[in-house]
Amino acid sequence: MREDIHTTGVPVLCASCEARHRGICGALNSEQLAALAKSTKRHKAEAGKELVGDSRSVERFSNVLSGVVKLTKTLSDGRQQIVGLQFAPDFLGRPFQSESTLTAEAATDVELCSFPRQTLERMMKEQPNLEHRLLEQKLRELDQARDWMVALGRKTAAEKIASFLLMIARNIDPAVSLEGRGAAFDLPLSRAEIADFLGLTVETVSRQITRLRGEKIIRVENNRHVIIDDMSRLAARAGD
Amino acid sequence: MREDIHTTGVPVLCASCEARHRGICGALNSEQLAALAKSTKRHKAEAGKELVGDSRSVERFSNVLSGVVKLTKTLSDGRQQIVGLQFAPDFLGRPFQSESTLTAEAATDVELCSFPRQTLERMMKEQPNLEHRLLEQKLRELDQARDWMVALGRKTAAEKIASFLLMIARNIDPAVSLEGRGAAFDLPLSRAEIADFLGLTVETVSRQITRLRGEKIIRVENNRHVIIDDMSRLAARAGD
DNA sequence: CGTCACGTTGAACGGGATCAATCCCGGTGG
DNA sequence: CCACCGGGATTGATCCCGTTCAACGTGACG
Repeated sequence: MREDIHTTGVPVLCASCEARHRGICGALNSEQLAALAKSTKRHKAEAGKELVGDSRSVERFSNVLSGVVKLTKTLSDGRQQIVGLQFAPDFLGRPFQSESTLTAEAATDVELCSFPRQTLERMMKEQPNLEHRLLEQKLRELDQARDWMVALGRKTAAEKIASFLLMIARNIDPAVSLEGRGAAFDLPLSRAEIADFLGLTVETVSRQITRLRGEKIIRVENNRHVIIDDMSRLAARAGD
Repeated sequence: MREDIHTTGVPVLCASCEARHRGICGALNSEQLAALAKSTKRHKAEAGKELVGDSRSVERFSNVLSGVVKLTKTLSDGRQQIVGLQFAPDFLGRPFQSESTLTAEAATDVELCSFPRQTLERMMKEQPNLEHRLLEQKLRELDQARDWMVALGRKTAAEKIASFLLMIARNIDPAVSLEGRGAAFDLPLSRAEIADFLGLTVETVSRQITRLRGEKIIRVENNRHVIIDDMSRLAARAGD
């Protein structure tokens, strides 16, 4: 399978990179990959590191290679809202706009592959396929954003938590969506971050998780590791 | 100004169409416009008409020429959330996906210019510029969606209403955003729809509007017509 | 050991929801 | 002309979910 992607001439950097088949780099042939790789830099950032600052100019875009990046918006008085989560091999950046309107921060330790904004925008003109991939990625982000708007506006705290756990489970282990079987994973977010994502307070998040634990729907180990014991009952609580 | 758009050979249908300079059709030359115009249909729909049904297949995309379209999502028990509003000359449709995951409905009387999904998707391959326009439109929608996530998750009822009024004012009369001067406009949504947009109840929406009226920040005539008397005080209440 | 960050638990409060009555206004028919 | 109707909007009274404030638990690290 995937014989359409020939690895001859592909930069070593890209050879085993997930962004090359599921991410935007899949739009490029080996020549173009090589050209892009010239100005490309792979690097790690540890949890908590700010990657893109609000209203600061953005000179580089990246692919997320591993870990989770959170996108947040902050009101003047400090209230915060997470408006998106990005998993590998998502593209991180807002093309055609030099100022960022949000903050991107490493939620877990992450690996990134970054390249200059200008390089990407130039390549998009030469290779429409690249712009196509980008469009598809942004359409997915839009779909997700709208799903969360429903959660934020209309779901109860209990439903928000259930939806959140399901969403994480599906992103960590795509098999979950197909089979109704259980799942286990590490939460990429702290309680405070979950609260910022769901428009709740830490206390409410904690109480709702305790509740699900009490009803034997999930188990929690070390605060971060979650095991879903009763997937269908959890899904029933998601509300939609 | 705008001598870059020559009108010779442009289909009559498109000659005075706003979508041709601010909308996606601006990406097309007169030949391509003519080709598209062949399978294009202009029509009106009155307020309340369902344009695109949830989980129904979508065979046509459109440009909004006038009026306002609301995009809604509904939970199984009937709770509803408006996840987007579209004004002229916005593009209406979700490319690369035949099933819609939301409902599009005329909020006011609207005029649309629609064309078959397949035609557009074919043209995008020939004319990358078209895909570029679409990307920009969808990026704008994404930015808006994220702004509203902050409102839904973190703003109080009073702040939500203030932000909503400002947002509508800016969309109806773009001059508002530049100058701080007052504005007057007709609300494109009923109280119930505003509630669905802001994640509130009708009663709360009504009370907050009454409050703003009491504080002489706005005036309201015939329930639908709003005059902003004190723009800066209104902006101060938006919260961000 | 103390400290500090993070999470949990408890008690009281309050903003917005809920339930219910009333108003307002355009339309329709006598 | 007025009487009646129906849908949307407003207003009031009460309730409840999630917040707020506060105390306490737990583990990592000096």
